[in-house]
Amino acid sequence: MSPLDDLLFDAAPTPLQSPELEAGRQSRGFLWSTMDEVFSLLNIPSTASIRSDPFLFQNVQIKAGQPLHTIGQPFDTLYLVRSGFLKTALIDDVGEQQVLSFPMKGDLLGVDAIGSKRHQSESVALSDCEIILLPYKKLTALGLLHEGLEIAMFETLSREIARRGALINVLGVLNAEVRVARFLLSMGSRFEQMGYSGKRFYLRMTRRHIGSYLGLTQETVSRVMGSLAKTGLISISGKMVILDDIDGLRSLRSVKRHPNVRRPMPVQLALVKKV
Amino acid sequence: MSPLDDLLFDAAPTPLQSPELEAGRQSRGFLWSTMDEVFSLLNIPSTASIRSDPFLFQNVQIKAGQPLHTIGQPFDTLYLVRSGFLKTALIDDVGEQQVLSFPMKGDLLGVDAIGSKRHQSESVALSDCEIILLPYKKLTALGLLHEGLEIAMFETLSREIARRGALINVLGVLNAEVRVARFLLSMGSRFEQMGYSGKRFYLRMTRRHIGSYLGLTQETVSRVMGSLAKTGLISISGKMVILDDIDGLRSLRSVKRHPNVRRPMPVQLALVKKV
DNA sequence: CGGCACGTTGAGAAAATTCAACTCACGTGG
DNA sequence: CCACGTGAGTTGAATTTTCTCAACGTGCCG
Repeated sequence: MSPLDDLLFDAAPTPLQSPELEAGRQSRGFLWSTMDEVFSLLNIPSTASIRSDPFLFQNVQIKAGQPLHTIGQPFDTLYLVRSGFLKTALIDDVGEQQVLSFPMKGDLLGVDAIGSKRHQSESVALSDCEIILLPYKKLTALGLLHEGLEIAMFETLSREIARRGALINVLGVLNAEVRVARFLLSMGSRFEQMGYSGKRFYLRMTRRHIGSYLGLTQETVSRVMGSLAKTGLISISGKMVILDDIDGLRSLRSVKRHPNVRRPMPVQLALVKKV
Repeated sequence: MSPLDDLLFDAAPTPLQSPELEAGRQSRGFLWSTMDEVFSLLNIPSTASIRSDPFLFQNVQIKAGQPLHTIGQPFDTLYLVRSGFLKTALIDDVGEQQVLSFPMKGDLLGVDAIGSKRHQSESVALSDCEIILLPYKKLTALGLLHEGLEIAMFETLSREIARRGALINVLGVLNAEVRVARFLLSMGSRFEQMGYSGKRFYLRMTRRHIGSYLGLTQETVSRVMGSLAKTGLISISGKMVILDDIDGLRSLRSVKRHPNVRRPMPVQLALVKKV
């Protein structure tokens, strides 16, 4: 991990404004996050009552390569990324890995364990990370107090469902070239959303991780990235990627398969307005 | 759709016990469901206050082939399957379909729209269905009143996330034979959980639907099912399937690919017990 | 310096798709 | 009542895509 990368991508989050918060963050030798900071990371509109809430969430710091949780581990807390990059993956009985996501700042981890009370996946840091611990019991209790939090949790889980649906679609219908192109585009827009360049960025994950995420081998990922570079759509140098022709990447399509099926008409359901 | 299928799979749900509920279900020419019935379908332990809650959720009935909602449609209600079979799917710009799930009794539909307020997928009935409408606003309001409902919603969404993760894994690492075998096994256990036979069941969906769900063509699905039948693991006659050797199906594995990677040790995070 | 993970590239093999043909069941309309 | 069209399912043959296996270069870290 070069100093450049750290400069570009692992810079500490914006310093907190008020001195008492900063003090709060470091009490007892640990870092802490206020409700307000958590709400801000989760993109929930804050309120006065939130900003004045004295409750603090504990942070942990993990080094690159360290797991945050493993498969089968009992679940009792969710994790919110404050800084850094991770991967989440399923591991099957023969040790084969299926990467499910590459979480970064603001992403919530461990959500697939709420239903079963055991983690269904593992999360591993790809760089040094700061993680906010959100005890699940505490969160549901808070959800009953703050409608905003309850709704934001529903929305976060729903978006994760939609994201996985989109990934299923990628794995189900796209060929290798389009999978890689879509992956690079999505990484670009995520970096852009975090305030970095969406055209030129540093991939934290290996080709093998990308391949696992996209249902391809590392060799195929390497070959496709090479061919995208040869056609001028991107430039690559190891993990550094430049998207030279974003529209070109977007316009890539798998070769047409079967003829379209006729879609049935949508039907207006009989709705009763008032109960 | 033969009379046999209807007998086996589309039988009306258990009649409600109390006459006033039955009366309530049919008021104003529509069918209605009590809070208690909704809780029961969602597998939430009921309470006295739930059982006495007079609130009723409207039902709709849709015929086989009819869509319940389409992609892009504004979201304001979730759907709970009371009876029948459906498919949910993404449709891309060239009309290609990606089946995401085959919901049946007790399954919640439309959850991928909560985050974006627009439906990300479409749901289409594969048989005549009874669907309970759950207005989202109403649900979040109720969630603030009943902790059980809030938690059950989180758990339902979480399980859907985990289910999609498992499907991503199937699409990412398994070959066609294992995909089909896993699919049949999962259909079997779902039928079993609903009280039907888990060994002998009728598939409502076409080979093309299965192929779309598994990221395969209908021809490949057909060939694999044929070969599973030839090796004696299953028997098929059109959409009727008998799982003759469940352990045999379970033991199928994709051919090994790359050597295992060494896993890092899980690390005990430094936790502060008391805030 | 050596070991090792990462990345790339080539050649051959395997898996799944594509295209095509054919059957079957079903419903519609003449 | 039958002809017809349509969607579903199956099967075969050729093609394409991706994987597998292998070799090799690079950079990093102990």
